Amino acid sequence: MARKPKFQRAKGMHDILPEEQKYYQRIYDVVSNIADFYGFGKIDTPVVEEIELFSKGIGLATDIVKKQMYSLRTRGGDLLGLRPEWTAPVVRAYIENGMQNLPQPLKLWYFGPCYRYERPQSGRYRQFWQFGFEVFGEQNSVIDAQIIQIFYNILQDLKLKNLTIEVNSIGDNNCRPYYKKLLTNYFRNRESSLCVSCKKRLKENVLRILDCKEEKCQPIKAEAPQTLDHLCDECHSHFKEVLEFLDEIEIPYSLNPYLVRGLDYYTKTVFEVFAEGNNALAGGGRYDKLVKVLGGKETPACGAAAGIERIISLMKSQEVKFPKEQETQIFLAQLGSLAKRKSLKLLGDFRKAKIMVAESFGRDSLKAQLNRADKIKARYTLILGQKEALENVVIIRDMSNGKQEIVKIDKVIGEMRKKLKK
RNA sequence: GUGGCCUUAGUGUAGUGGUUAGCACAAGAGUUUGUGGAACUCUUAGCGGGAGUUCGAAUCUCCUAGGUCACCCCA
Repeated sequence: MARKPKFQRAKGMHDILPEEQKYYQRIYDVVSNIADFYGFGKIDTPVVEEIELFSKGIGLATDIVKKQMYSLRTRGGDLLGLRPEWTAPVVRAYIENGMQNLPQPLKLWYFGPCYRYERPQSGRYRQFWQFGFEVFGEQNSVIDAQIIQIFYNILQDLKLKNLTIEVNSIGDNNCRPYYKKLLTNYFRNRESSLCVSCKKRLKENVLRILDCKEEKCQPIKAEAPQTLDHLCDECHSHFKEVLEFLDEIEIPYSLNPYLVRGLDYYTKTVFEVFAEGNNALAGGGRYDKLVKVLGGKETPACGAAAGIERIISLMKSQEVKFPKEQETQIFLAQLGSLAKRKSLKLLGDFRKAKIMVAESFGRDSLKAQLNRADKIKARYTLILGQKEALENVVIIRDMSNGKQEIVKIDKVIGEMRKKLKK
């Protein structure tokens, strides 16, 4: 019957089909390995949080909060939002679970979906997966470098090529207000030459003018005071140390004085990782004020997140190879009802012996079953027909040359184990 | 939020006012009865949805929903 799909996926959402799962799994494996090595503990938080957590944490003026958040009111009247990113929820969990009282620095990592209501385009979905790392309670610059190193290592382990890392420092509460004032003055004097959106930015978030791509803004940007020239002593030496660490661990980076990032909570170090294309694969930085802003005690912190779909699309375009899961090498074919019963048992025995065996019990013709065995590229097919079932034997067919031998049914597991070792 | 392009079986496509809507791959069944990879046969399966123009719409118009790309923003 022809049936049109009544439902389709919601805009910007995608199914992750079996073919696609291996990419998520691969990334998960690499990320969790590195997390273990560096002593990060995994955390999951609910996909919904009080909406205020995000407006406070990410910043009221940001696009993410202003227009990209999925929000809902519960029957009880609570105003909740689907997480658009992980940092604020992780900070909330850090505070709420009293993790300040654990040995610091406290290191957490995560892997899961986020939601933003945006027009979908290349590398952008409304539900997208992120993994990330956050370190709490350590203000030393070595952490900033280590976070960058971790992301670089992960992407390298995934065999991605042409990675570039851009870093910058946007100062802290000591020097940023002054710098912002300086910048505002500078741009205000040249307001008439700025593009439309930059005129808006001038009022709302001056820093963002710096990463405007509009051509007419470029010459003005080029002359603008740079954040690096106006850092306070502390921020300056912190950033210098970060760069020294990066040199030491031989991470290729470039300074991007225009890198400011769209979330309000960053202080000092910010960085983004790129490969091909304009979309950042990962981004992050230090956020020394956020824990306090969200109600905890003053706690320095640093972290970053990466977009999993973007990584996957790069893995595909760079044709990255990765270890495949073990393919099933044995197929079990059966013929007749007695044989089918014995096959079911035999299959279970193979499972207990931890040997992968495929079957197609729904098919009754031997031909169709062998066809199936061929499709999955089985090395051996075990044939259990009516005659064999009565005699308690099994035919082992070598699929590469068609040679067959007969073994006792209770010897077949041992026999196959031997054969697979060859 | 703005703009461009796109939408025909599961997938990839042909078809520009009248066709039984064609092809390829995939899937399923079979080609004399218990043996795969080839070939052949058959089967399943489609004009995203709605309205309009017209004697007649996959084809023209509008709306809508998705996809895609760019801006914006971000992972």
